[in-house]
Parts: sequence; C-alpha cells; structure tokens
Amino acid sequence: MAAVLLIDDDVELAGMLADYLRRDGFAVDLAHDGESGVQAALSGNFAIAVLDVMMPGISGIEALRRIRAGSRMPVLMLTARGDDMDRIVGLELGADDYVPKPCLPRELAARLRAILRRSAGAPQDKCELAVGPLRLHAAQRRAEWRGRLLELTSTEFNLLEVLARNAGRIVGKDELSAQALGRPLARYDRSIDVHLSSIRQKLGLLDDGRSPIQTVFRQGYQMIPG
Amino acid sequence: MAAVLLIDDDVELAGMLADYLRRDGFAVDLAHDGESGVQAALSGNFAIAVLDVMMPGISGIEALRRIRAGSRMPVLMLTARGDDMDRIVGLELGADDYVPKPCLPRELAARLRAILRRSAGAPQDKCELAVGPLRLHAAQRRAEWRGRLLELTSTEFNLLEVLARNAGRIVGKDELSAQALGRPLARYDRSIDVHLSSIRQKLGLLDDGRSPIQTVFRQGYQMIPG
DNA sequence: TGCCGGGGTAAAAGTCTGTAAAAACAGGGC
DNA sequence: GCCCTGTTTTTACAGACTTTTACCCCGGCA
Repeated sequence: MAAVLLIDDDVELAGMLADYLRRDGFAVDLAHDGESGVQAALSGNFAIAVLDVMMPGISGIEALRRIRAGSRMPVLMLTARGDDMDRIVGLELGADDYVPKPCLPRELAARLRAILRRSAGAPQDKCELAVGPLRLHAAQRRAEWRGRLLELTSTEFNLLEVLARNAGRIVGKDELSAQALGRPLARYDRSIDVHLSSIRQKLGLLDDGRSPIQTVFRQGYQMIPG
Repeated sequence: MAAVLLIDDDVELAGMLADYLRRDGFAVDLAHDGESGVQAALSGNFAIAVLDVMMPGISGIEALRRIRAGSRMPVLMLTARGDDMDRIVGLELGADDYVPKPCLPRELAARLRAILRRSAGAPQDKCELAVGPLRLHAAQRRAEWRGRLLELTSTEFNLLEVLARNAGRIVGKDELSAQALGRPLARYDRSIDVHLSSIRQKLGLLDDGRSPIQTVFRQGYQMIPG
C-alpha cells in the first residue's frame, strides 16, 4: 500500500507506531536521525514522510527545509503539544499537517490517509510530465531532453518543473521564486534569471530555433507546450 | 501574479492566509465583509475569489449568488467541515471548489492553482488564430506571416494578439493599452502608436498594398479580417 | 492662412533581461 | 574543527525592450 517514511530518533516509540501503521495497511520504513531521514525522503520511494520536530542533530524544521529543497512530497510533522512556533515556521516551509506528540496511532493513521487522499486528488503530484521534447520524472527528479538525460542542479530542476507544470501559461518571477526557491521575490533579486540562463544552455533549442522557455518582458517566463 | 480576492470576516485568519499566499506567489487583496467583497469581486481586477461561507451580514452563499449574478469568475468557498448543506447549495450556485475550514494554507494554494489552471485551459482560445496571411499560436507565443516566423517582442506579440482576436472590429487605444500593456491609457501616452509602428514594419503589406492594421482616426486600430 | 489635435516614426532615455564571473554557502571527508 | 567541491546568490556590464520625447505630416476649422 502507501509507503510511509517515519523519521524519529525515539527508536522505541517509532517502532510501536510503525507496527501499528503496518497492521493498518501501510508500508513503513524508519529513519532514526535527520540526516538519513532526509536522504531517504529524497529517494523518491515514499508517498509521505512523518517527521518528528524534536531531534538531536538536525531538527525536524531543518530536515523539512532540506526535504522541501528537493521534493514536494507530503510531510506530516509530529510536534510537542502547543508548540506554536514550530507550527508557524513549519507551515511556511510547507508541512502538510501536524499531530501533537504523544499521539494516538489511530489518529496518526487517519491523518495520513487524509493527506494521501488529498494529495492524490491534487493534480500536483508525481506522475510523469512530457512537454515537447522534455520529459520530467518528478518522483525521481530526472529530466530528459530529446531522450538525453539532463544534468540539472536541484534548483534548476525545481524551476523547470514549475514551468513544465504550467506549460503554455506565463509564470511570474514572484511565483517562480516562491515555488522553486521557496522564498518571496525580493527587489533586485536576479537568481531566477541566472538559473533560467543556465537551464536554457543545458536544454537547447526547439525545432523552430526558439528557446523552449520564452521570456515575456515584465511578466515572467513561459514554457512552450508541445 | 494571479490576483486573488480573499473575503473573510476573520481579520486575523485572513491576514495569515494572505501572507502565506503572497509568499507563494499570489497577489492577494482582502475584503472583510460580504458587501465590499462582492463589490471588489465584480471590479474585474481579480482572477479568483476565496469566499468564507460563515459571515455576519450577507452570508457567503448570498455573496456567491450576487457575484454569479454579474460574473463567472472562479470562486472557491471556505466551509465548515462536513457542512454538506452549504456544499450542495453552493455547488448549484456555481462555486468552483470547497475547502473545509480550518484549512491548511498549502492546500488552499494548491487548490487555487488547480482552479486557475483549469479555467485557463477552459476558454480554449488557446489554439490557433488565422487572420489573412497571419497565423498566431497563442499558447506558443508564435506568430507567422505568410508562413515565415515573425520575430516579435513580447509587447508586440500581445498587441498583435488582441488585434487578431478582434479582427474586423475597431479596437480603441484604451482597450489595447489595458489588454496588451496591462495598464490604463494615460494622456500623452504614445506607446501603442510606437509599437504599432514597429509591428507594421515587421509585417509588411496585404496583397492590395494596404497595411493589415488600419488606423481609424480618433477611434483606434482595426485588423483587416480575411 | 494659421492654429489645433491626432497620428507616424526616429531617436533618446529609462528599464529590464542575459550572462559571465566573483563571492558566499553548504555538504562531505578528513 | 578545516579544506575541497559543487551549488546558489550577488555583482557587473552589455544588450534588448519599452516608454518618452521630438519633430514632421495631415486634415479640420475659424
């Protein structure tokens, strides 16, 4: 069934939760520290991650930030009760839900199912995207151009993905910054332009000699649909 | 980029949602009661409205009814969880989606994007436009004249597109400015004239030696259909 | 005829974008 | 901790695009 990644340093508690979830029909893998958790989350093998906020080493917040730098997978955070600070910071970083800890396994399972149901409905996630000569495997973060594997950095992939998902529509720089860089666009910020420049170099041209990503002066960029 | 109108009497919650949406790349304006919300929605300045069902004064349902009386803009409703009654009534009135409240900002953003994507696709004027020797592929921002690719700047393309969509009709400068430049026409503004001039140079003449874009003194410009 | 409000267009002025290169950052190994 | 390496952001400047300015023409009207 759904593959869940449970990231929690408390080995015993995590084990218990995992058992319950497995009995409930989930496939569960464990990570007991932030480092390996982030790595596993980015492997693309999980449908959702459950992340403990309080961990030695990288905190849950930091782990979430790193996951979000490379993936939009759903993340549910386990947080100390009433810890609003974390809640707000986490929301900005794009956590999908919170469950106060200690929690009832049954509630956790219910929330997981709710999130999965939601994200299955949202046309956002992970199938495969093809736009003209470009193919994106969002779940694996792989991109091909005319069948050749593209060597993109993480940010470049994010940008390309946002543009591809909105192919045919003009996407503003502010939106690109928010979605691909995870921060609002500041005045005089040229990051988007610079990354776009390198993406264009790596891609190449369309059959008619134009760039697959068009600049619309003062409005943004638009990927040409296929 | 996309302009969102958020109508909710809970000032604090609305403010938080607005902040999140702005960080996510939306342009957000707020209305804190139904009256002003409906008015703003009908101003035509927003791509989508988010409407709280529970409000003092006019309810969300009534607000939706009034908006629908004057506009077909997308409307997303925030509704108390499980409030099926409202859901059904709202659906009949033509709401585009529901999000249970309290809601996760991230989910709201995702749904907004989904609706906008849908409604961008719906008016399928995206396909091809042919006016005389001119062919326009709006979704690809591509223009051909007698089969040859035209090298137009962004603004030139916008102008040409507006004229082509209204081929045979006189389009006023104020309308051209609003649609192609995205701002109202100011006194002494000659931008339209200048861009038209360069478009004419890039196009060339019709078979009968006239310009494909005619000037109608004091009224505007007209593309010759055919 | 001479003035006036428009429009055509070249060129100046002001903005925005492309891109190379430097600087700042982050992760991994020692 | 410190260095090495690859990535992201900032900086700088050149070039492209848009808007403003200026000057010319046209036609209507007193």
